[in-house]
Amino acid sequence: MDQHLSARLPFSFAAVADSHGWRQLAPFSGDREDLRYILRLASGRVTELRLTGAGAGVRVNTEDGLEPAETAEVTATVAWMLGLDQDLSPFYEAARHEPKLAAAAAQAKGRILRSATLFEDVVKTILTTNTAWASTKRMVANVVNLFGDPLPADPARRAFPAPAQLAASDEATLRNEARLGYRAPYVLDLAQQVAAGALDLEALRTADLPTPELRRRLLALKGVGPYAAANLLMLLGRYDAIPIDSWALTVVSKEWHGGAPIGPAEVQAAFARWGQFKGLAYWFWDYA
DNA sequence: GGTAGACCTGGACGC
DNA sequence: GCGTCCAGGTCTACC
Repeated sequence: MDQHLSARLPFSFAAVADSHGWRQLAPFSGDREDLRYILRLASGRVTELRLTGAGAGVRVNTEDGLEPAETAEVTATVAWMLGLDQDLSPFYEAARHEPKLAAAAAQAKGRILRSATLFEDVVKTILTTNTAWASTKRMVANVVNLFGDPLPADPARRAFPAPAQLAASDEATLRNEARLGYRAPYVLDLAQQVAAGALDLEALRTADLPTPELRRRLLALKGVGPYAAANLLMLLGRYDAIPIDSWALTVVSKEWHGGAPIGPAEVQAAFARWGQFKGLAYWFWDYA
């Protein structure tokens, strides 16, 4: 199957693919020009999406023979992952007048690559906390390889596990085989709540909730603190949050405080004038 | 409400 | 090769 999906302009496929490190995490593969993702459809079929930029949108290639409902699911999933319908024109208009953001605006940077589900993004975000990026990549790969369904055409490659697949595991396996360490009970608890229907994470993707309430719900998840909640709000398109980690403190200090020790308040203050887009301003700022 | 210490892994470093 | 130290956010207990 081959189809073209249009995006709200301005749009750059490479800019979305490169927006952060997500494309380095399984089941993503490929590069900024030719992005691959192994998707488990609601039908249970596992298929590989091949995504490439195509003018004002994206070309989506999958195996032939998908049912109409499966094709519709692929279309909706890709639109979500790439944020095709997001309107960032107010941000671009403001950024055009800020030298440190002009390049981002000119290159249509602003959309942030998402996984197929919020569940997957919450798990991945938990696995970014309190660890080095190399460890995050290893933990995510372990989770996919241990619990995900294989791609029939290449069984060594797998989809991200569904909540029920992770929920059927146990803390010892997640801790000792997936090497999640103390994060194991957080991921297991999340998967069990979603699998049991006690937590409808995916509903938060379209929930018409004020950002503070959405943040409160994310913070209620075990393993999700201020940094993780802000990162997830960004992924949900709520750009009035700044995910403040040690890197943020470092770059903001170098940019405005001469490298002196600072705290989260200084990071917030540095981008306060960007209001509903301060997360994007922080993310795409051209740091010295 | 604020703070200290524990949590866990893997890489860097010294011996 | 082995042991130690450290970085990286969140949770819990305590004040």
